[in-house]
Amino acid sequence: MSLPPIDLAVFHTNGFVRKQCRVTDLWFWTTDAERTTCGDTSEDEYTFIGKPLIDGFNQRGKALKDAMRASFLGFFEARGHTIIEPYPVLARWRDDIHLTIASIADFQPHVTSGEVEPPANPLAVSQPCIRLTDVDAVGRSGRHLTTFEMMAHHVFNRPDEGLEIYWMETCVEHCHRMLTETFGIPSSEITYVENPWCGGGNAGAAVEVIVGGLELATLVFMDMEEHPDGDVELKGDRYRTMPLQIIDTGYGLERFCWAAAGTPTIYEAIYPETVAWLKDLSGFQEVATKWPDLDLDLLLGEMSRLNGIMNIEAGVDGEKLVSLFLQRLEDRGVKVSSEQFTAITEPLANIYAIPDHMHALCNMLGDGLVPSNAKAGYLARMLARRVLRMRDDLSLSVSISELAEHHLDVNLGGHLNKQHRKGLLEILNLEEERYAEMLRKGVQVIQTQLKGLSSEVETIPDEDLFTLNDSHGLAPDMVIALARKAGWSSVALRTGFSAEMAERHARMAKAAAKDSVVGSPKFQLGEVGSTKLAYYENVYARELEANVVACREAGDEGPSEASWVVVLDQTLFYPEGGGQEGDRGHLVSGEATITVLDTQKQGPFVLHFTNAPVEAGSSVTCVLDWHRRKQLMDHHTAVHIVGGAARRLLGPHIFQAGSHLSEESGRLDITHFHRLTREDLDALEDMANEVLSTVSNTEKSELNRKDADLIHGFDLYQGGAPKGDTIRILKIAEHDTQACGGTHHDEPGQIGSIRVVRSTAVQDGVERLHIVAGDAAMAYARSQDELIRASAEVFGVHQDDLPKAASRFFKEWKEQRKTIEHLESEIVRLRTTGGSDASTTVDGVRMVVMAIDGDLKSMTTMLKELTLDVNQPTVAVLGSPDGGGKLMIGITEATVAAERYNAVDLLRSIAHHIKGGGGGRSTFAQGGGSEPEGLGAALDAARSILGG
RNA sequence: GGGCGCUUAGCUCAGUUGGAAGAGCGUCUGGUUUGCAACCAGAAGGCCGGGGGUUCAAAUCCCCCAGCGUCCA
Repeated sequence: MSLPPIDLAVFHTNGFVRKQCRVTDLWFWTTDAERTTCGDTSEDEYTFIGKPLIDGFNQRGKALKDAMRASFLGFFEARGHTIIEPYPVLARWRDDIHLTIASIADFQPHVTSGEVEPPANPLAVSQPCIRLTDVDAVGRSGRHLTTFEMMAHHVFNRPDEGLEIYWMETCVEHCHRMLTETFGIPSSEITYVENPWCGGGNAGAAVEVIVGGLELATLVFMDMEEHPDGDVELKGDRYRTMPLQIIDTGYGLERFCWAAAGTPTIYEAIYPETVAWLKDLSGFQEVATKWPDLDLDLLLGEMSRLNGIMNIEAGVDGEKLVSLFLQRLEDRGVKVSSEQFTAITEPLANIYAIPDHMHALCNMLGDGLVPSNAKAGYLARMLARRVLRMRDDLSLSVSISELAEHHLDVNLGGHLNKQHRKGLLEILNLEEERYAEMLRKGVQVIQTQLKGLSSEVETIPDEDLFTLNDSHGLAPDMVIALARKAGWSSVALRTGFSAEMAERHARMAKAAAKDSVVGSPKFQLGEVGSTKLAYYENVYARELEANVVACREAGDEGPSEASWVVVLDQTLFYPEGGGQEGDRGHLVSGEATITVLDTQKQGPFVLHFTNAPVEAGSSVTCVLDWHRRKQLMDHHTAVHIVGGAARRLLGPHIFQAGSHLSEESGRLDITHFHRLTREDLDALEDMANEVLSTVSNTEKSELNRKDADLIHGFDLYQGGAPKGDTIRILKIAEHDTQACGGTHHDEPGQIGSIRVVRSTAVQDGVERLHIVAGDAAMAYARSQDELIRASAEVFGVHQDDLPKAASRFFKEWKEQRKTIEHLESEIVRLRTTGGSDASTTVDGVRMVVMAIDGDLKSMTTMLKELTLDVNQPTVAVLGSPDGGGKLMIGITEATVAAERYNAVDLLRSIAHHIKGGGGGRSTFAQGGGSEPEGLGAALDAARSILGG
């Protein structure tokens, strides 16, 4: 079955009637008896352009957004909603998405699954979001944005527990009253469209709120989850009702602003100063006055109305769209040529897109993101490069950091969440340098790639364009521009190529998604309760009595030496997790001692992988491998301390990108935009060791997730998004606070000392710190000393003289190698010029057949000497027992010798004597074999063929 | 996370079907010039990223690893 009609009292009391749209077939509610479309179709133009539908907002830009947001939040606060602070645009609490794409993303997956309490209920928020899926349409469609604020009111109902705050009726009533009373929108301009929503495994009824042809909001009533036995079917999947019933709304702040401003595009409503500034900088007015006959205002006005009904999405073919636009404009009495249209809309699209992209970029970097060539960092780089390209297309003489400064001051009120202004500008300057570098290399790459192509060609082969784009970052239109400059003056981009490339990328992405389906086998342990994690109570306990709950064969799980798995009612063994390796040790039962080879966590159990079984129900003593545990704790706590130092010394963008703690060393990956120098590492090391001596205690606590977020923010989740409602927190004074389930020292001083050994690059934007602490630091220092001692001994010098000695020896070694080469060539010269007994002359051609001792290199040098002189035509055959036997034949080029003899044929006819083959040019052939004993026979054969 | 490309002299990069490691710039020496970001002659400077394989022979072909770059999730 499908969903029932959404038939609410609020519709009837306000004079709405239910109709079916003749274009989309969707059911909708309207007060307009004449209306036959739902409002959001290809026949519904924007009605608010030049005639604002929302009264009382005369501001523009940031002030307009601020006022609009305050009105929205105020409305819901007055109706019992708690206003919460927006979340970061980087979704650090989630591992499935990089960016916050909707307000509901704040509460996924923990709150929406029912595992974690919402921060307030009901609540209202204005959540900055970033969506990059439509990035190509930004600036062109008049309405698309990569970054926007989703204003929302959320309700989390649990009807099975008697918690029902409100549902459809109240929700729609709130919405309607706000639109009509707070914003003064006439009822006749509003349509409510019934359009069920599904996504991410959930679904529910939904109402789209259309005002003046623009979708201003969506109200989703999410009360179903995907299930094969569900009795509701939506878009091919089956759903059933779930216990948690959520109201998920989304009101587009920028669209409200647009409807209040009535500007030709949304960009003029929210970024007016920037649009004006860029128009000025780019000399846009000059373009406009180029054709005095053209009524620019009329054109732009008609265009923005058309934008409302033309479906401009990513991937739409550019040329087709232009011709369609021209046709529609002509229908409306606006005569414009394709050339004029492009000359006006292209720069305008860039002028509109730049502030949008800068807004997304500032928000992302402001949250501490570091640009990179992978993951979330790549998204920032992509935006930065788009801005730089648009800037170049517009011939603007501003740097991206100047654009950022303008944006920060004008559109963000100077506010960044985490990153400092200086850090933001430095990052962007680096990105601009990288971009310039890419372009510089691009010129070279294009020349190499197109070398075989005639300068007359009109198109570049598709494959070359794909390669240049995918491997070298050169977009097709850039390639064309650069190729024209480089001499291929008549090349142009083939019609439809860009669309084809997008299609090809989509296919590749689809294929990749198909391959990444994985499943891992899991233990079946049945219902045996859970393991109490006694190591949290006292991290220094080394022994503990416990009862054996279960004991099974290990099968394929765990280390290969482990044959059994033991589950205890409580344990001291820390299971592998959070980058920290599992504990090891022994289980003692009476006389018997078995070895714990590894420990892992599975659900509520700790699995002890052992070399022998123990009887279920018996009691055992856990005996920890204490040295290992101490070392793991040293490294783990040290990693937190070094991470905190990095954040304080290098900046707020430092975030943990991964870590690994073993007995021997610790490894910490941090996000940073520069390679680290030894001086940086020394500073980290100094600060880390200072913490050891100045901070007496670490604070460990457990917090409810909701409170943890509230008190500490999202920097807590350095180690990734934790699961569950309860979060363990480790706080090292004011130095570092993180959610971490590892084992840590109570007193930092117990670590002894910390060394940051070196740093390596993991990927662009991620730096790996190698750390040793405690006894491992001592062991490391000793091994370093030993390296130096042993090396000094080899040279026979004092340790202090080691660098000097090494460089001297290396220099001498190179010099001597050179000398040997010279001497060798001297020997060759002597042997070949002395009128050797190995040479005879046949009809004016000198025949040299010689056996020598030497490698390939000296043979070739010798051959070169022999056959260089055109006044002495020579056929030279050299043989050496080197390797499996080598033969080499040279013939003086451009002489009678070369006319009469072929080196390759000659070689082939004698090479079989050493069981080999060979080849080369007709005047120079070389070969080898596997039987050096046959060398004499081969040379004899050569003599007889040559008649020498 | 996936695809693709790159790694050769101090720097920027060529290197064709596997067969003698190259160019330009820079450096050094000598010459020339009132002078040089000029010209002429010459020289030095290379584990062709690392490891394995195929082959008589690998900078070149195949596999693995690393780093860099790039496009897409």
